[in-house]
Amino acid sequence: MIDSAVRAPVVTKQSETRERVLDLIEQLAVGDAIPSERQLGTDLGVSRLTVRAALDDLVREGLLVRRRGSGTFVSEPKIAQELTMTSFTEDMRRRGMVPASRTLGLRTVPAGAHLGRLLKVSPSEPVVVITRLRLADRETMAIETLHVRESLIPGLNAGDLEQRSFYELLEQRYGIVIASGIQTIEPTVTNEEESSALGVPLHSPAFLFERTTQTRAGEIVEHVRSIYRGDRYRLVTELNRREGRPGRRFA
Amino acid sequence: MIDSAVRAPVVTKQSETRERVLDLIEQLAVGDAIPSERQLGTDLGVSRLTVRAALDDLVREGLLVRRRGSGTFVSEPKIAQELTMTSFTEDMRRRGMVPASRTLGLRTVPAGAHLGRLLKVSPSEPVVVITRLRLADRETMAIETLHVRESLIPGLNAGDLEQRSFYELLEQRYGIVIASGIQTIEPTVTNEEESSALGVPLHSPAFLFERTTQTRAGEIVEHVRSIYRGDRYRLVTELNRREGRPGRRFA
DNA sequence: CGACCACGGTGGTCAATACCACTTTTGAAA
DNA sequence: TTTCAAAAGTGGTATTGACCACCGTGGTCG
Repeated sequence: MIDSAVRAPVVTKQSETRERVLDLIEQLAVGDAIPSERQLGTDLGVSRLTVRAALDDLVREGLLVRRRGSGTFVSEPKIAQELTMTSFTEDMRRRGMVPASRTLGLRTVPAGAHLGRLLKVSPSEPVVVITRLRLADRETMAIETLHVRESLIPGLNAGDLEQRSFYELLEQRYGIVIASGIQTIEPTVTNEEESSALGVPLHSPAFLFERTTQTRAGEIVEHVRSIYRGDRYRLVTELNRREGRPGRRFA
Repeated sequence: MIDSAVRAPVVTKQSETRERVLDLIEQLAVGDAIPSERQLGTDLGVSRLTVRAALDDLVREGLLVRRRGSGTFVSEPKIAQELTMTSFTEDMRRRGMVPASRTLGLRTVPAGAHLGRLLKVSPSEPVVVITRLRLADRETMAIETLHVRESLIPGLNAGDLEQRSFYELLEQRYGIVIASGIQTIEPTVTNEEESSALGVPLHSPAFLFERTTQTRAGEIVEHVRSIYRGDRYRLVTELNRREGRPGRRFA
């Protein structure tokens, strides 16, 4: 069989269209209209449905708003950033702050029962525990405790973490790509250790984030426990009433 | 011109399809496959595109997962409920609990500087302040303090709030439809009043939700301040790494 | 001059069709 | 019986064509 150039379309027309529209948006001001769907289709040489699919994405992400009968417009920068951030670094940047990190400790211990269950490894499995102080604009923001199976990151040392993002490190040095995760958020108060590290009074209100992430294949990569200062960190979400469906049936 | 039944399609084929599939899902167990897109199209008498659009919705909401080349399957009940809930009642139901409400107080006071700013009214404007205890499965869950301009809800009394949802009341009696809102979440600890009302120890960790909602026209409707018990209420979010676009450009 | 209405353009929905990449199944060959 | 390659079925993408509801506007009529 001839290897006839039937390569996988790494870039689909849809994603291509998306990129083009993104470029377009960057040149426009908030409130400006983008070309009509039909026009875009003609300009970019794709069908209207493809354009719509691409725009659907951007609308869902809040970059555009559609007004039926009127047009599609560049929207107000979304106030509520998606809660599904990827990393501390990115999160802080989005909040307009300069992120930094200081590694407080790095040691290897057996997973133990609790952590073993979270990471889905045997309790005796060696696990690297990394404690980092997270800074934003040179002020303490959070304490983060990472737990990673040692066999995933052989040879990692504290210096590696100072500059690069941990996720970048995982990807570039170890070829581990985080695909998804689940995170729980609870209110808590700081204990003595956390208070002194963060420089806040004992029993200050704080967020407790617990995150477990995994690769696309479903392998658990890390478990992270973070304490965020309640006086500096705040979650903002936008609420949008779903129209229609005034209440789903439950059995 | 003849009034040829050109009525507005209040239910689109897509939403119709969505409902049918929801019915279908209810009869299946987690992990079961639903009929193929082509099959569904034939069965329901709609095109595959319509089926896909309906399934897109359900996949996005986490009820279904697609496996290319294999089929579409009923997914694990979504662990991460959307953070953008609309009301306490709905939120609790989604968590599988029975919501209830007890009105603790209802009085009218001048808005004052702070509240006036939040509601965008004059500081002397009369504002109704409603305090409610929110229950889930007959246990205290939260304290909620509503602030609404009195002129919006003339004649409202405490009894009105016991059965119906406040939002339903707004819609049905006053014709006010909430369209969007913005909410901030902070960690805090309960004060004496909150502790005794909720039945938790003084200075227990809690979530502080502050929500301001508005109509589609942008008119501020209400400002709500809620204290949620940290030991009973927890936020869970799902993190999904966006593939591609390894970082959007910022100007 | 003002009010009204028809028209063109826009997004919203839908159909029918086609091809691709991937997974599962199947059946023939070893 | 085992192995493995082809076939069948699935979701993923894309095109073309069509009609609808809605919005803004410009022209017309009073």
